Amino acid sequence: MARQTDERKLEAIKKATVEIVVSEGIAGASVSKIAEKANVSAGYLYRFYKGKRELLEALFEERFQIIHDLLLHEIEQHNTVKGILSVFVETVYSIASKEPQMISFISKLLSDFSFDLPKEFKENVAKICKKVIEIGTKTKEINPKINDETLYIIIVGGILNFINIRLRNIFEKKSFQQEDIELTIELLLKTLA
Amino acid sequence: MARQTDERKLEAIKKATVEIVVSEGIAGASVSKIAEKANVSAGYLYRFYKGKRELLEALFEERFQIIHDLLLHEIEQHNTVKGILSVFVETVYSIASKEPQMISFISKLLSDFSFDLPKEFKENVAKICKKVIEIGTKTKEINPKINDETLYIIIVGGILNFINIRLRNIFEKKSFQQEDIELTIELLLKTLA
Amino acid sequence: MARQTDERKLEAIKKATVEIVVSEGIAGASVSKIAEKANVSAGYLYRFYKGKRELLEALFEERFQIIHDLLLHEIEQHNTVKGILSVFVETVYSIASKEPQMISFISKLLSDFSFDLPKEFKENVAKICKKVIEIGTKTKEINPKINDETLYIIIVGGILNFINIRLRNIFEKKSFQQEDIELTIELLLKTLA
Amino acid sequence: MARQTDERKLEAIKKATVEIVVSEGIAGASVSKIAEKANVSAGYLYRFYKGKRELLEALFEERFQIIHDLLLHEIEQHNTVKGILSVFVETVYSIASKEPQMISFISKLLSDFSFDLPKEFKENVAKICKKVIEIGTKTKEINPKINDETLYIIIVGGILNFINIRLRNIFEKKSFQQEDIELTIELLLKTLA
DNA sequence: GATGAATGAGGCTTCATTCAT
DNA sequence: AATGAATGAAGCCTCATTCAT
Repeated sequence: MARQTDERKLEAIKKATVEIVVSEGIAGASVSKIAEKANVSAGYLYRFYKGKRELLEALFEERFQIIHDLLLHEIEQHNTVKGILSVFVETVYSIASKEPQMISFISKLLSDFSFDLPKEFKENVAKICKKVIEIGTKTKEINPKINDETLYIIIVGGILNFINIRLRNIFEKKSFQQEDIELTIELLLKTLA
Repeated sequence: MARQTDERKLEAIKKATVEIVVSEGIAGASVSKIAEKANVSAGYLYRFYKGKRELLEALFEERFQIIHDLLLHEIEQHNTVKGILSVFVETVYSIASKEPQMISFISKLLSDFSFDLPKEFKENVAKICKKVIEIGTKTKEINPKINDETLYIIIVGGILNFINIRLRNIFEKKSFQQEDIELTIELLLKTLA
Repeated sequence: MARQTDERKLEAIKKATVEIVVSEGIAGASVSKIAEKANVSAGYLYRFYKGKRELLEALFEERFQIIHDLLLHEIEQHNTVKGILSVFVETVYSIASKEPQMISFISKLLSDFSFDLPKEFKENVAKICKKVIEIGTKTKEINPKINDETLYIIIVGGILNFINIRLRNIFEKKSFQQEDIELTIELLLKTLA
Repeated sequence: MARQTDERKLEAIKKATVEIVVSEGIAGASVSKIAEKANVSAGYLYRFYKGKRELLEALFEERFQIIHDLLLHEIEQHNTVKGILSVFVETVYSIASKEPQMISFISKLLSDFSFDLPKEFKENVAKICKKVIEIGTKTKEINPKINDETLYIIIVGGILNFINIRLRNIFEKKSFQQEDIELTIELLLKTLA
């Protein structure tokens, strides 16, 4: 009958949103800029989201969830913290290499207090942390002083922070190297020990 | 006399700006809200800054500089990394306790790519890092694999990140404790070792 | 067959339009709401009308015409103003009871100056009035001071006004009673006398 | 210090709003049209009203209140319904002559159900009606069959309706004459009797 | 024929900035 | 000097209308 919703259009909107937020900041990410970059009309976006805020929130949760799903997946595959972290860090770096904007996007929204995380999201995070602590306690890879909050800060926050500051170009630009990954894993493990 | 009044009003503007940015986000920080909180007129603000963007940029640099000055000061007073970090972390936590907004303000603006850091600022940062590495190499407190960029990430990024995530309320609220400080110092030293 | 389906759908569109205009106001009556309520697609509506405005105008004239046709019909059946008015008022009230929206719809659009009535419609109105005056003059039921305009105001305007104000809920809600009808007829006759 | 709010600007906005609503209908009264006609900037209007809806509602109540205040004033000055109505009708006609838009504006908004009258406004109306009925009962000018609602419909509704339909240009244009006033008073009194 | 995806003009509203006072 | 009235550009959003399917 009528034209089918082009799934690629929604993807284009999401991609454009991430790019604009990263390059222009949350305040600078206007609906019209996003629509223009996504090659759709300004009003089209409202088919999928009630408003700009909902777009950002939904996208933030969706993207952040990817990180958490990675962690959760590794937790089930490995029984050492080292094993979990190795694959996790590698994967996050690999995402950051392919889509450096994604990490930056997450960091920006995470810094912006006006986006309050939904409760179930917070509970999800707490669950992941507890599991890693459990494993780390068994294998003695994690210092008993480290609680779930600290663990979360060290792992997720640390990686986001690392990539984000790198992207901030305080130092000269260079792409992520294998040595970055190895160093990050080593440092994380050492910090947790 | 007139000068003193000006200074007092300028301080009020700065304070209000930090508070509004923290509570309402960068996008929510309007000139009129800031002016109202600072008890000055909206137009008065333009005596000191060309516009809202300049206000935020200048304030960000000024506040961030405080953190860097602290580090620089400690570097000159101590000749071990542990000594430097101990006083540094303590001081940052003490600032965060008295003015939790300040750290949050810095984090928010640091995340927002739309503010490009001035060159001299970047050079300043690099200088600090080189000095700490120098000391750490002498005292063998710092692993030779850690370069100046990594050091910066671990120290400044780590602390901001810690405080910021805490403020994000992913976990339950609680004020900063002496044990937080000690743990942070311990973890930082271990990470660098 | 196809024709019948078309007719049924057109009726559904008209019914939905009246209902939405009454419940949401002219400004709130969007094509998509109307189409949804009528169980047709938004685009389908354009098979019958050039646009939203034409739909409203055509529907208004059609519905208002019903009122006028009633009057015209009564004029031909009776030779006293009392006879005409009695059946007329009764019928309008009966319409208003079964479809309170219709009267309200007419009132709303009649109030809205942006719909200019077509010339032939105005002439039609004038013709009806002249006929009633003619009869009333013969039977001495109508005061000679009352011209055709005044008559129109008293009869049509009065009834619409009565029903409309009632629906406006300035006073407590109650459905139309037989006593309302009788009182209205009595008052109208007395006013004209 | 700063420029004083020009009270005339607010008046210009109100005047423009009435004019635009009358000439373009409620749906056609856009903020930009109003601002342009009032010779102020589009955003200026929001100094006085939270939004377009508030502007219309406030203006409607304010203008309608004038009508009610007139009635209330006459009630206190006279002790016959004829006395009250004579001055009342004269004044409303005089308003309608000077500002024909005002009556039309009130009628339009009164027809638009989406503007719900505030409770105190309704109570005010009820009070006025009760008083007139009281007087009319004493002087036997008002038929006992007429309750407060009917009275309201006849007096206020009747006058608004008369003027409004006249403005609708169903018949040829002509300004209001003294004979219109006298006829209206006569008809109203007869209707109530 | 009938749909509803997609558009984009135009509406509402905010707010950084200017400038008369 | 200091204000805050006033502007208008730009943002968000709605929705009448078109047209590929």
